[in-house]
Amino acid sequence: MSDEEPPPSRSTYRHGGLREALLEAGIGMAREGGPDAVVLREATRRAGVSPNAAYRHFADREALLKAVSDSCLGFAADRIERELAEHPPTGPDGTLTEADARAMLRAVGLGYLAFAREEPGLFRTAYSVPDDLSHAFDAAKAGRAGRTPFQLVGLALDAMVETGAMPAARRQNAEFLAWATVHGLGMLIIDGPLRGLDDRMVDFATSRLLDMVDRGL
Amino acid sequence: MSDEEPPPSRSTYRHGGLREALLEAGIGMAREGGPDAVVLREATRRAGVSPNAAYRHFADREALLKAVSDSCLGFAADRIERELAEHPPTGPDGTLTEADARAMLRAVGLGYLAFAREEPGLFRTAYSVPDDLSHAFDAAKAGRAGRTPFQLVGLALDAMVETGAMPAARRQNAEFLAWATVHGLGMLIIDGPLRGLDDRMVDFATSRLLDMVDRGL
DNA sequence: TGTACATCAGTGAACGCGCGTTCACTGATGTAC
DNA sequence: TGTACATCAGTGAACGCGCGTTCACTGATGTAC
Repeated sequence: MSDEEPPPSRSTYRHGGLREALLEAGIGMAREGGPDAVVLREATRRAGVSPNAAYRHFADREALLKAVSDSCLGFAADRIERELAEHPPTGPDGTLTEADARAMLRAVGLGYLAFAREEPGLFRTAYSVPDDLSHAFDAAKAGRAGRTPFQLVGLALDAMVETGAMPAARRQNAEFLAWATVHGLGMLIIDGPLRGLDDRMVDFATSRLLDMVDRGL
Repeated sequence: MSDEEPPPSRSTYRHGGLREALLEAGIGMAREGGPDAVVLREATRRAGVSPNAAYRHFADREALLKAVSDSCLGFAADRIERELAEHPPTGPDGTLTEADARAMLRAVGLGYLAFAREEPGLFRTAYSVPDDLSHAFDAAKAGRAGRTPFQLVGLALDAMVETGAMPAARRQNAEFLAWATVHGLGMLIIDGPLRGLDDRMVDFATSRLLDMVDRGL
């Protein structure tokens, strides 16, 4: 409720960064309550602006939600990158070993699931707006490093093939399999029947799930 | 829109089966538009009854949605049972072979994903009400054969262990892994970035995913 | 078998709510001359 | 450098909407005597 501050008392008539402020507010609401909590009027309230001002920057509520949703994918990418950064290549001259590739794929899964657990509202919002693969590489969905979650899975899988950790014949569309697996666990944990599980159990299930992917991919 | 019939013109003052009629109406709305489409007033309209009559049978809108959601899990169970029925035991005296066990597990996954594809609205509704494992066996969530989806995965996994298709050491909580995997693909296909995929591609991804589970579990 | 009565599933009208969105407007800003 | 003016980001007020829910009620049904 600390967001319920009095209107930020702009000194200027023009807000200056209203689009960003509304997006920021939308992200805050998504964080607190998922996609349904993203309310256009509330966003303008938080930005200290009249309700209709939003329409200068977003066509309608759906457009705001879409922008928030894309941002959420970017945050997921950031979380994955953080996990990846802990596993730099260990081969000679900074090349990748087979173990590195496996560690990368595992890091992608761990990062994705960490994001789901740490930011369930944002995670749910990321997938609340129907979308398709043709936008899987949109810059709006990328993290600070400029890569989308989908790209990151792909990179890890490429490394698996390059280092011989995975037969090349299985590479095609393997993103779907790896992605579906961790996505499913994420959903079951934050919203579904696996909600009640304590952290230890979730860690255990995560580890076992990533073992399964490693073995089965 | 064929549901928009004129009020069914009850002959009796008492409806007789209003609870069932409201549930049925709720399921219809869920089928058409997922959980958000389950609207209490609309349910009473479809049942040909005044809006507040619903409160004789459900505490509030949430209670209706919960009942609908449970029914959806029952439908999922039915779809899985249908798939399972096509793979009866082939061993001597109706015993299970290792191949049977693998076929069972595969059938569970296929049935689950078939349900997601055939009834996306019901599938989404099944997981729209936060729940936890302690209710995974509730009779309300069971199909006509009296078994819930969670129980069916468990049975298949038990068969895997009994026939030696899977090491017993990996049995514990293996439901989570198998479930998460197909659940994730289901979500990505109906709502997520895999929406655009044509049927052939989805079949292919499904098959590859089940291979992965079979190999990796 | 007939009657009195309690039960409780349904009615009809109304409510407050917050939402998304539209309207006609205002006035600060940056640009052209 | 000064002035006129177009632009367009913001204002203020209002709308219709359908929702969930509550109120005091009615009247068919089943049961006790």
